[in-house]
Amino acid sequence: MPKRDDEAIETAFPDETHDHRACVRSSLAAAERICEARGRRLTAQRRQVLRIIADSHRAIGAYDILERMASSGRRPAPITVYRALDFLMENALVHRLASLNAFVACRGGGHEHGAQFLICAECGNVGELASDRVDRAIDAAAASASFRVVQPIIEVTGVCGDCNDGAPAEQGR
Amino acid sequence: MPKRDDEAIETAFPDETHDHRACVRSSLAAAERICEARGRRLTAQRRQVLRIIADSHRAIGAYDILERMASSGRRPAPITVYRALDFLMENALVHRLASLNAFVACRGGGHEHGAQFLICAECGNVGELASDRVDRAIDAAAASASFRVVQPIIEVTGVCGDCNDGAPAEQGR
DNA sequence: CTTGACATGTTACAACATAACATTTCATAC
DNA sequence: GTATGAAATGTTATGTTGTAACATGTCAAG
Repeated sequence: MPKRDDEAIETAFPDETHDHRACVRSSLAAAERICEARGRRLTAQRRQVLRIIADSHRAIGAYDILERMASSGRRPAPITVYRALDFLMENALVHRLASLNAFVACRGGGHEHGAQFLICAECGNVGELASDRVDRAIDAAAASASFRVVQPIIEVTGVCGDCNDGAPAEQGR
Repeated sequence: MPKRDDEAIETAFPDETHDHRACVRSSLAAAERICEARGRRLTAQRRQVLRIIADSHRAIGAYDILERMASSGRRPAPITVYRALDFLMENALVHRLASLNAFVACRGGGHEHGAQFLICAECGNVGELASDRVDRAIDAAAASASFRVVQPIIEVTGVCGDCNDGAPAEQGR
């Protein structure tokens, strides 16, 4: 019996039809839960930043977050946004995409493990995977070069299923 | 008979003992060859930028390249460096590491294919791999999310063999 | 020796990110 | 309730990375 590659994909690309309200709620709920568990404070400001990021499945830049905060109250300094982002990243509530200098909400429930990101060049939506097979392939490749992995960054640009189907190219949810 | 994973690793981590002079020469020679073949002009300025990048196996930032140019003649404007970098990247002579905002010389001979980068957090040296197994794992993961891959970015931070052996932590060659 | 494409120069600015220090907030111990 | 200390936020300034727009120079082909 052939050994099956256990593709442990926890989440994938956001689907056209998913209930996005629930999606945002669950991001915020997970944040509450994780901060509670770790004794960290999810302040109003941090929650606001997370909400803005989770509001779409696209990656959003720090200064765009800042603009959105400005339009619903007073305009914070850039450092304020970056501090909130640092906090959210420390607690694995958001991820930074190095190839875009931008941020997405974590869709994996605050796990520490690395993830792989699929970035649609058409609609801008970002999917998050956690493929064991990819992780193992990278570990093996690194090992063969006597390299000890600390943190792999995997960001795949391409075109998502919806956009491939002649579909949206509308900016994502 | 089990199908073997053919690890097609073309190059790996730069070795402590390798002949770096030859290494630089071969980068420049490859550049000459490729530009010749493609009818592109490897001007003095572009060659200088490539030489500066190939001078070490660490990633170097655009403004550091600029400083090195300044110290051997007059100081060009940033755009000049970025133009040279754009040219070199178009021709796969250098790679940009998104996680560092910095550039390394390509050690794979101007191939178009993607690559995986191993970035040592101790010595700063960068290794370049081309693992089919990694490529295939990513293709498979993407396919399972109905995602068509255009360009994967894989940048693995960690610790190289030399540094792991209680060795250098000297800044790399 | 012209001409046109490519390369470079010049100036200014946009976008992303952090340093350093002052002040406020909030849970806890008293 | 209030003192207290750690964590969070505010304020000001600056550092780092990257590009836009337009002018000028260079070089090979005709």
